[in-house]
Parts: sequence; structure tokens; C-alpha cells
Amino acid sequence: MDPIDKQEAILDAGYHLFGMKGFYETKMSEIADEAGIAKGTIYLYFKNKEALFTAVTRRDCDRFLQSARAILKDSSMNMQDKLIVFARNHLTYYYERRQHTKLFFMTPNNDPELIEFMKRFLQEYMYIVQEMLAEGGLPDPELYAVSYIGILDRHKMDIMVKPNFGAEELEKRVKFASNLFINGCGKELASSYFT
Amino acid sequence: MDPIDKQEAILDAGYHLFGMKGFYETKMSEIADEAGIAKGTIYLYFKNKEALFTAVTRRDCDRFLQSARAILKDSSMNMQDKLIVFARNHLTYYYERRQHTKLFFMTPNNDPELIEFMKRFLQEYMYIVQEMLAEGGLPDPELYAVSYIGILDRHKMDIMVKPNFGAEELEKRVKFASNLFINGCGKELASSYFT
Amino acid sequence: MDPIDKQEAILDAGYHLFGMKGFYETKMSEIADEAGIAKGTIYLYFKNKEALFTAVTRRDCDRFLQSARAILKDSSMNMQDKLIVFARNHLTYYYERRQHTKLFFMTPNNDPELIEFMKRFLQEYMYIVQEMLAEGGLPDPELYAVSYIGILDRHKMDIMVKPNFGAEELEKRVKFASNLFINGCGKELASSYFT
Amino acid sequence: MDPIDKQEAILDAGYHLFGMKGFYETKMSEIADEAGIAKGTIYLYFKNKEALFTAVTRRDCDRFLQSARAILKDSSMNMQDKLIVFARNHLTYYYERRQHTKLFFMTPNNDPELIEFMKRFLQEYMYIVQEMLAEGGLPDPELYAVSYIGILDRHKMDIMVKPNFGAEELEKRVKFASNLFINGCGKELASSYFT
DNA sequence: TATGAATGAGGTTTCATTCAT
DNA sequence: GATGAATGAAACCTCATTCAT
Repeated sequence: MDPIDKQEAILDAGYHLFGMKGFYETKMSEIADEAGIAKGTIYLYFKNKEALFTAVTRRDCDRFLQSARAILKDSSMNMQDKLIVFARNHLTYYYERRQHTKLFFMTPNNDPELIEFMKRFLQEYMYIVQEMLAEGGLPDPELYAVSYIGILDRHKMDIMVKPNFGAEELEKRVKFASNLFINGCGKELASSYFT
Repeated sequence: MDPIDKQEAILDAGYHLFGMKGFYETKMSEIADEAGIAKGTIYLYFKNKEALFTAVTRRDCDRFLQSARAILKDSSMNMQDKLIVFARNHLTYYYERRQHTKLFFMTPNNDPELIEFMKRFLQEYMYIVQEMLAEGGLPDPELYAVSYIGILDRHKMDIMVKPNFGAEELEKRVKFASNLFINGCGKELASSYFT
Repeated sequence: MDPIDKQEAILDAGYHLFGMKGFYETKMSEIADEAGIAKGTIYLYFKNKEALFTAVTRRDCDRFLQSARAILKDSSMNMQDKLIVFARNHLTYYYERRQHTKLFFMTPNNDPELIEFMKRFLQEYMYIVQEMLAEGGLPDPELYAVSYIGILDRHKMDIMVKPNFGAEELEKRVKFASNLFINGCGKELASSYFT
Repeated sequence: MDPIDKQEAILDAGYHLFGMKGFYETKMSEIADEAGIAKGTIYLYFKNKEALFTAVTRRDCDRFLQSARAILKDSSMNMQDKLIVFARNHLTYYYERRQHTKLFFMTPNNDPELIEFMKRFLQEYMYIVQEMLAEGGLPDPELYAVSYIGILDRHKMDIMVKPNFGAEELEKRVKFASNLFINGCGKELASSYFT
């Protein structure tokens, strides 16, 4: 097997197993088995278990960032459309990974490199939204960006937790989130206030 | 020592260490040391490590829920005030626990009892917001509730990650979050759009 | 409760549990529970777990020896009858205890006092048979005694192992064992040899 | 070291230590030390302590059964000779193992696989004697077989308990046991009765 | 480069025993 | 005498990592 392919096989297996069972409950031997190689071989490609986990996470997060950047750069959309597409991308990404939730929650506890990476990733993702919003001239774009991601992330939770969360529900949430972000709930609230 | 006190001492030590280092990186012997008792004594109060973690989590979450419920029931405030007080309560809670973030992220991976509890906790917390909003007659109060919690939770992340996040910054976020939730960012966006 | 009664209650519980599950698989706390007393109380009556086991064994073995001695001393029987009654006593004793076999097999491994006691018990029991046989003027009565006990003990194994070993089967073995001991199997063998 | 050799080394060490001190008083680390390997290595060859004990027992019992079967199949001997050779084999076997008595008495209490194996072993051994006797046309060969084994087993006890039991004493017992089994003690008894 | 047998540190849990009340 | 909460030694077993082949 090509060394690149072998590395990919290990990352694939790591993604699958870490994602299903979490870092601590996944054994290196299981990853080797699933990748179809010997245990020792993993150590030719990754320094240790933490490094493998970080690599798995990095690969996944990088893809995620790229998909988000593509939206930002697309000049054919106006702000509102971008927000919708961005939301759809965000939720779809996790929707497709809903069987691998442990990758985001059950991570090694004390690996500085991973912590550093995750910090940068969150920031990077936030920058993308921030820039998108800054184009619209929003003051405090950082706080807005953080908030929008927060809304989406919480709907993501429902995807991961609710067993029969489907594609239509996802689309409903996309519309809901972007609409709330732009218009707030004040009008609905106000109208009912006075009846 | 009173048995109740001893149980509390164990929970305190567990809260501190699990919160600092996460479930897997915390040893029962460390908890015993910090609680000032013998290792075996923990097992008189908790069946095993998972049960202790669950108890620690439960105690903390229950307090959190109570504080949130108190806001809901306070009839002296209007909706907007409630949203602000709720946001302040949420962020302050995590602000005070910013040294113990691992309690929320680094949990045991496969304990069904804990998973069940966390699910119920998240739902319970969502219900509180939902009811608060339902009083205002919002349609789809669940989606609004989820979204508001999402906004707050993401700002919470900044509290946990940014080393010099202070009390004023917290208050700023409180105002920002509640305002965004009610009014959206559309007006700011619109006004700048046309300049 | 009378101290004597309490001691008996502990011995009874020990006999039951050690006999059912063996020395190592029986917990002192279980014995205390079954005896209806506190764990610590056992140590007022017995130095430690081994001593309790030894006491349980001793009590049981002493009763056994007494029943055997009674047969020896009974002058109303001839040798053959004594052998039969002795065999019946032996098998009946274990038959009644067939739920408590672990008392004889699963004993503590390295307690010198128990080892010494068991040695003496076996010898004592052997002496009784030896004397019985010596009255009949047998040469080498020790070897005969050992052999007779051996026959009975192996039939005892069947009692303990075979789930539906009943009273009639027991009586059959009694007759069989004593008859074999006196007459051997040579005649049966011989007769068939020549047919 | 060859894997087979390593497995044998573990079995040898297990045989020695289990036999000297019994199952519960033997530590896995001691077995590893004696086998000259690391603790964890044992678990590559045996699932757990019980499985190792069972394997040790099985190996020993199998050899024993083979030696007994060889006698049964030897057509050059008549019945009486076979009984003598069988007795010698039985006692010699335990004579050679007189330092390892705990293997037969101090076994794990609740391992179903071991219990099942021992049951089958006892039965198998009994069958061999039974067939041997059945060739002579004895009725009830099972009871006779059980009895003969019982006689031998009790003499075995003396081997294990008496420190200066030697080879001549063993041979004396062999002759004694086979003779008693064939002829009984009735004649000696009778003759002395009337003198 | 690839292997997988071997390692051994390390953690959870049990339970006989103690001793303050 | 009686209690039972507390102790802490001790042992099994796991699994990330190494290294001879």
C-alpha cells in the first residue's frame, strides 16, 4: 500500500472509532485492526495516540473550514443568502457526522497541542463569520459572529441527540436560525404582547 | 466528621479534580487525598468512579436549574428583563466555574446513567426558557429557547477560553445577547447597507 | 442474646456460607448479616477469618467423630454389623451435608492450625475403624481402616456430585461397600472368568 | 523463546505455584516471575487467572488419564496384574506430585468451566476402571470401579500427608490395595475369629 | 518499512480488620 | 459487650508503546 494511503487508512479508522467511542474508550489495536495494519505501524506515522487524535481532528476541521471559506468568498450572494448557506453548511456538516459525535466531545483531556489547535480552529471559524458580517458594516462583528455560531451549534446538538432528526427539520432550523439572527424575536413578542 | 459532610467533601473534591482534569485523568486516590479520607471510603458513598462523577455533575446541574427556575417564577419582571437576568445568570454561573470546564466536556464516555441525566438536564433547562418565552406568546418557543441558550453557551466558551475575560466583559455580553435575541442584527445591517 | 447463642449463631452462619461458597468466596460481612450481628462482633469471638473457619470445621468434625465412636463402643453388634452401621453413618453424614460440600474442599490454603487439625481428625477417624478391625484380629488394621474409609469417601463423592442421589441409593452403597470390604470381588470375577 | 515454550513455561510455573500454595494464595506476578516473563505476557496466553488454573489442571489430568488408558489397553496382562499396575500408576503419579497437593484441593471455587472439567475427568477415570472390570464380567462394575479408586485415593492421602512415605511403602500399599479389592478381608477376619 | 509479541506502569476496586463511640 | 464507618494493603488486569526480527 502507498504510504499516503496507509496514513489515510489510519486516519479514517481513527475518525470512525474516536468518533463513535471517544478518545479514551478507543484502543490503538482497534484502530490498527480497522485500518488493516499492525499496531506498531501506527507509530511509524503518528508519534502517539494523542497525536493521532489531533491529526484526525485537524483533518476534519480543516475540511470544515474550507467549506465555510468557500461561502465567504462567493460574491454572487448577498448577506442574507450567505447567512442561510452558511447555516446550512454548518448543520449539514454535523448532520452527516451525527454518528461520530464523540469526536467533538470526548477528546483527550490534557494534550496542549490539541487544545491549542481547537482554540485556533474556533477562532478561525469565527473570523470567517466575522468577515462575512463586517462586509455588512456591523459594529462588534465578533460578538455577532460568536452569537450566530452559538445558535447554529445548539441546533447541532439537537441533530446529535434527536434520533429522528431529518433533512426537512434541518432545513427548517436553517431558516429559523438565519431569520432570528437578522430579525430577532421582538416583533413576534410585541404583537402578542398587546393582544 | 458527619457522614453528610464526608459525602460533601468527596463531592467537592470530585468537582474540583474532575473539573480541572476531566474524568479519565483524575484518579480516585487523588480525590480521596483531597477529601482527606482513605481511598476505600469513597466506595462507601459511591458505587464506583462513574457514579461519583454522575453525582458531582448532578449536584452542580441541579443548582444551576434552580437558579434558572427562580428567574422564571419571578413575576416582578417583564420579558426583556427576564431575558437579561437569565443571560446574566447563565454566564455568571460558568464564569464562576471557569476553572472547572472539564466537568462539562471531559466526561466518561459510555455511562448510560450519565448520558440519560445530561439529556434530561438539557431538556429541563430548555423548558424553562421555553416557558418564559411562551408567556410572551411566541410561536415555536422551543426553537427560540434552543437558540437563546445557544447564543449564551457560545459566549460561555469565550469565558472559558479567554484568560482575561472579566466581569465588565461579561455584562457587555449579557446585554448584547439579549438585545440580539430580541431585535436581531437586521437594522444595523440595513442602515449600513445603504450608507 | 446469650454470648453462647451468639457464638453458635456465628458458627451456624459460617457453616452455611463456607459450606456453600468456600472459604475465599465468603465474606465476613455476609456471615455477620446471616448471623444477625455486626461485622465487628465476630472478632470478639474469633481472632480472624481463618480461626472462624477452623472453629466451624472443628465443630462439625467433632460431631462426626462422636457418632463414629458411638458405633465402635456399641458391644451389641458383631463386626459385620458394625461395618455396615459405620458405613451408613459415614454416608448419611455427608448425605445430610450434601449442600455444604465446599466445607470439605474449599478451605483456606495456608493456615497451619487448620492443617494440623485436619491431620489429627483424619487420624482420629482412622483409629476408630482401626480399633474396630483390630478387635477382629486383622493384621495391618491401619491399612484396612484406611482402605475402608477410602471406599466410603469415594461413594461420598457421588452423593455430592450426583443431583438425584437418594436414600435408597445410599443404602445400596452401604451394603455394597461393606460386602466388598469383607469378601472382595474375586469370587464374582472368578465365576465369570470360567464361564 | 518459542511461543510454545513460553506457554509451557507459564504452565510449569502455574503448576508449581498453584500446587504449592493453592489458587487463591498464588499471585499472577509470582507466576510471571517464576516463568521469567512479564505479568502482562501471561494474559496473551490465558484469558485470566481461572483460565490458567484450568489449563494447568487439564494438562496434568490429561497425562494422568493417558497413563491409565495405556494400562487398560495392554492385552498382555490378566485382570489381577492390571489391577496392580493400575494401582501402582495411580499412587506413583501422586507420589511424584506429593509437593503439589494443593492443585487437587485448593482450586477456585466458582469457575464453571473448571467444575465441568473436573466432573468429566473423574468420570473418565472411573470409566477406565469400569471397562477393565467389565472385561472380567463383574456386575455393577461402576460401583466396583468407584470403590477401587476410593481405596487408592485414600492411600494417596497418606502419601501426601506422611513426610517419610517412601517407595517401598508405596509398593506395599499397591499390593495391599489390589489384594483387598480382590479377596476382601473376610478370610483374615474369619480365621482370627475362631482362634 | 512493517510486524506483533512482550512489556510493566498504573488504576480501580475489594474486603479483612480496627477502634472510637 | 456491640457496632459499623473507616481504613489501606493488595491484586487483577489493561493497553500504550517498544523493538527485535
